[in-house]
Amino acid sequence: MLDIQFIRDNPDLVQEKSKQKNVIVNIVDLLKLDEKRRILQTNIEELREQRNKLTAGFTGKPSTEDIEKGSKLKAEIAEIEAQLLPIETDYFKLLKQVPNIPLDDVPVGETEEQNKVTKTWGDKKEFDFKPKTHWEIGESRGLIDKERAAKISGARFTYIKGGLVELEFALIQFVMSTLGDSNIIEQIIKENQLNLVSKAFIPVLPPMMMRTTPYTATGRLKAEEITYKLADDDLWLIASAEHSMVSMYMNEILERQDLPIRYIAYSTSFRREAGTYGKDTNGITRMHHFNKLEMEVFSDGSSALDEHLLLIGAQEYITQKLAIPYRVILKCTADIGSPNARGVDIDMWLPGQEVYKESHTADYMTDYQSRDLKIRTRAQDGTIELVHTNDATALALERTLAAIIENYQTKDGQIIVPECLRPFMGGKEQI
RNA sequence: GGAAGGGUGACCGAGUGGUCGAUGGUGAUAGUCUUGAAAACUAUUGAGCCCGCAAGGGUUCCGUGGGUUCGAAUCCCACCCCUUCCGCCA
Repeated sequence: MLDIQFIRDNPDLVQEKSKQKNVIVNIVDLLKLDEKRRILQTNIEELREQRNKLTAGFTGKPSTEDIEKGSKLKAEIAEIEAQLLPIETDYFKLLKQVPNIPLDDVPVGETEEQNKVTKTWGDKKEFDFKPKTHWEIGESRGLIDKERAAKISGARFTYIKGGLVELEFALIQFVMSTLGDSNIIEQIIKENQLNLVSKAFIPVLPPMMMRTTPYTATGRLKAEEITYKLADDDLWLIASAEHSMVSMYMNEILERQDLPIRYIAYSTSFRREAGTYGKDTNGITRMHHFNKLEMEVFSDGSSALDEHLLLIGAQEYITQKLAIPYRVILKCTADIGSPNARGVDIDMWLPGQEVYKESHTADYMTDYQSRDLKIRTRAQDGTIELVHTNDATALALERTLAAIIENYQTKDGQIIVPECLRPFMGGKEQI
């Protein structure tokens, strides 16, 4: 959530920026509730002070007169507390709806149409035959079986088989070894002219279910459209490793010398995909669960924007090693998430479909998530500050498989293994 | 899932109704002493919120949420987590 003090000081700005993000929230109402809340809170605290002073002197059973005084105070406190409760409920509900403020370079826009392509990389391969889609190749060669998956699980599920599985495991190892190498991190930092330490990413296998309280605090729980809930437990299936990664340090104070903390997490992501009927029904680019390598960084505010750019640099490095053409997109105010201050997508080129398809996202949240999660850091002078959080896709594995199939296909339906993956596949050159 | 024990500050650990936000120790920081270091000694050392320009004052927090009471770390209820044993299991 946003800092209430900041909202009090900049109500018009916050109202305007919320509108730019297509978020309907009434800042005037919020500030009225805030004022009511503070008046009642002050009242309660004054009464409590009286009560504390009254009981502080007692060593045994107090006089009847004092007990009466205490009873009266107790009743008064209870009455005001009862008034405060619904106001606080409404207040927090509204406050949590207020989105993060986008950075100045985020384009203002109402739909994804206003996203800006900032870079295009790679030469699209010229095929001397008509390139096929990944599902034509995958289904004809028995590497993808959605029909049987539909019988068992319904739409948007698949069996992935054979060489594609080898390819997926090779991708995992390739990414882990790349991001785990501080020399490569240093190279990416230099190429992007960033002012950062060249610390390697630590691999993590995070929990894939989490409770309502931490999930809500991430600002990412969207029960209707995205998140699956377990019926008999207070548990949700994570829609991204980001969600159980960013909440990892909830309620903690991190030592400044330990920052930045960089993680590369592998997990399955589960998504209901409600409201996407008819979209991406072919192939394996929109399944109810998919596997993903996700970067998560905790840093101080001064270096957080550079960390965001590092994560994008890492995405590009990996995609370039795979030699898949892509474009980089700076998302507009309406298309970045509510907790985001900035968001960048990378779209990989799919020659079988002749489209760029979203494969990566990089999200910079400033201190918006950490305020709710209470993730702080102690500066050298002892003052406590909120950390800044960054997350970004390292690789969405099934979408990358689709891109490899379509970009590396041969006329007879074979798939050439990208060179950077061969060391992880026993030198195999095609599948 | 069943039985028993337990969750207190960065860490260890006292505290079973009344100045307890919490004894003591460790660690950390500063100082004294020392050529320097160690040791010893002294002091400081949790977080959130509210009021205030500030100085400062107040309030809340002892796993979480309720309750009893004039007063709760301490009593009651529910839940969560940890440990051990049994059961089940990869």
